[in-house]
Amino acid sequence: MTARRGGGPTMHDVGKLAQVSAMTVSRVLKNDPGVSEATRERVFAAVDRLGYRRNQTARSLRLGGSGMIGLVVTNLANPFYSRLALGVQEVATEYGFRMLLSNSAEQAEREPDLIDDLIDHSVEGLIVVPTGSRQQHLADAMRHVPVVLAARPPAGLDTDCVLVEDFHGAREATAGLLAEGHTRIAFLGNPPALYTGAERLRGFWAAHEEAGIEPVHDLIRQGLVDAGTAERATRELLERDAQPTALFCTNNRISQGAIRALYKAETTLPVAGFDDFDLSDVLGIPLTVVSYDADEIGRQAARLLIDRVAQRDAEPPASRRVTVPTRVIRYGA
Amino acid sequence: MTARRGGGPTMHDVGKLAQVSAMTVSRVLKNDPGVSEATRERVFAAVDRLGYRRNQTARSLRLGGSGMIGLVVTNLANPFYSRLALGVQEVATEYGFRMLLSNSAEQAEREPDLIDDLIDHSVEGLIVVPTGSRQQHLADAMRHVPVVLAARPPAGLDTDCVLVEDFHGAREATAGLLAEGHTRIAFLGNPPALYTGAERLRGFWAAHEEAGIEPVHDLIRQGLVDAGTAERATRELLERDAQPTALFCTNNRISQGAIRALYKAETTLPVAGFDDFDLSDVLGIPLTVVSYDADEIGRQAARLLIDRVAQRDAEPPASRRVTVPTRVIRYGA
DNA sequence: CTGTTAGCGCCTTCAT
DNA sequence: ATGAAGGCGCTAACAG
Repeated sequence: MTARRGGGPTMHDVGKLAQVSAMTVSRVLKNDPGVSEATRERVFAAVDRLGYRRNQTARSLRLGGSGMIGLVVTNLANPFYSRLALGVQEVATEYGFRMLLSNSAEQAEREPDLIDDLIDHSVEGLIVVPTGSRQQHLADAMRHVPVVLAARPPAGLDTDCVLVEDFHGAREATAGLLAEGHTRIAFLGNPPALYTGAERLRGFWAAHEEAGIEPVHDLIRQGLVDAGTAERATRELLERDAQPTALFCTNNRISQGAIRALYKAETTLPVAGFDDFDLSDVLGIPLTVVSYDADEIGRQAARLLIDRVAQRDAEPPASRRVTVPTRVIRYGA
Repeated sequence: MTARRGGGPTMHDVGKLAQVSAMTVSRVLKNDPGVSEATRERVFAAVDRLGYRRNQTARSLRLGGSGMIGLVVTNLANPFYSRLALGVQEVATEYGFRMLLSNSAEQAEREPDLIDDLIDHSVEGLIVVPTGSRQQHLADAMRHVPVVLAARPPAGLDTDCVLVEDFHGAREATAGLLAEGHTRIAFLGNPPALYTGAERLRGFWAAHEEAGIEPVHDLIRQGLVDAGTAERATRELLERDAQPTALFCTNNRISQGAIRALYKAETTLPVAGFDDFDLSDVLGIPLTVVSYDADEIGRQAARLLIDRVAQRDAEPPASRRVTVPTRVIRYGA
């Protein structure tokens, strides 16, 4: 009962049963070569018989590392983040780390607390998708453990990050709409203070310049934060005299809001948007998505982080920036 | 640099600066009443100045509990599980616990290892969505820590679980189709060995009986595991001479596969399915979903678990079963 | 090849 | 109101 609470067997117990010292048990469990085959077997037998398991908490204390890395995301319910988490966990497991997950629930002000909390639990490194534009708390965190950023670059911080080809993807998708002859494309964007928001707008803009077409300023909406705000913004655009002939959305939730507005208005307009999503292929509307492998962002971030954790005692490497490629996919009519 | 690695300040350091013993620092940080206001302030000042943070690993070792609970799910990429995780985390945070997340990536055989791993890391309790039908490893786990099951009931285990109204939801949705006059409804189900698969079939069946209509055996498909298998099964049904006139799907991925098959076949058939999903409201097909609050499953499971953790030293409570209600929603034509 | 010593950082117990 | 001693379970460093 309540085994791990003072109950469970210790190395000492195992040693007693196997007639060796706790130290030898430790060596056996660590695969230390300097142990005779005979004792080795006796120890394993004792371990089995007692159902002994090494206490990782004690190990962490002794060794100074917990074998855990922390991941901080804003919203696990968004498939982008859950896939990212899967990627992180895949690589973490591969290298013998566990993942401690924290969700800031879109509240930027909670992020510093969550990070402190993870550090208190002796995570050996952190992967963070920064919520706001201030990153002072990340600088603080870096005094304790390595930090790698995902999806957004460091601002005044010297560390690694993994980014998506935001600019390139937005430019390519926009160029597709322009090539079809659209000259009045609405831009439905997340807050411009976010790196992704700014970059994707830049790509939208660049595609226009390259096509020699002036973007229509009146059709640019920024600061959309979820499907609801995107739906309202879209509806508002559709009610104007000078309507757009196509829409560009900067993320999956915005695309979904826009599509919902079109559906309710019983209108069809070509839509292009960042992030692929479930059923994008069966909507039956002209839809272009900028797709990329969110798992891969997590995997790469975990690799960069674990590398830094492993090099902990060496000179920290120069900060690296990895980019995950995007691919434009066209669905529908 | 690398603070928490032998670097960071300890209680001793704080004590030295505040001119008290480490013990007094411990008392202050614990809000122990027996400390004078003067020293209290000096200690806090020292804490601030050094940026001291209590080492949770050492605490865990000393206190015998890690303040963490483990959650084991099969597939974080499925919104059902990510929402469940959010619910767990919400309640865990509320009670001062952290959540350690493990993903078995649909590989039932990995589940025991993941669970052992979590127990080795001194989680104080576990929430598990059991993958397979064997639960022996859960019985083993229960010898160490309390375990609460989510979405599936215990099989030969004496513990709490949180379930969805599987039977009721399936019956109600099926009854809706029958009321519309359908007599040839296909059943597209996940493996019958899973509790949800069996219950939802039972509901499907019960609705038929109540309507005095014989289910068409030829139209029952079970063992579908993802959108791909569901799509193939649906296509196969559509190619038969005796086609169904409506479809019932037992989960979100199966619904999506079925919808994809219908789309590609350029056919429309009324679809009813368990689990709501993004954009279900804009597909423009007659769609009924059995919706429920997946977050709530996580919240309830976390409450049951934390209750057991808190009562650890008392007689364990009789096993409880909580049910989360379903709601049938109709979309589309 | 194996054992002893010491201590990671904290907190419970007992003393002052 | 505060401190000293001891130990949670484990392992690095040093014997032998």
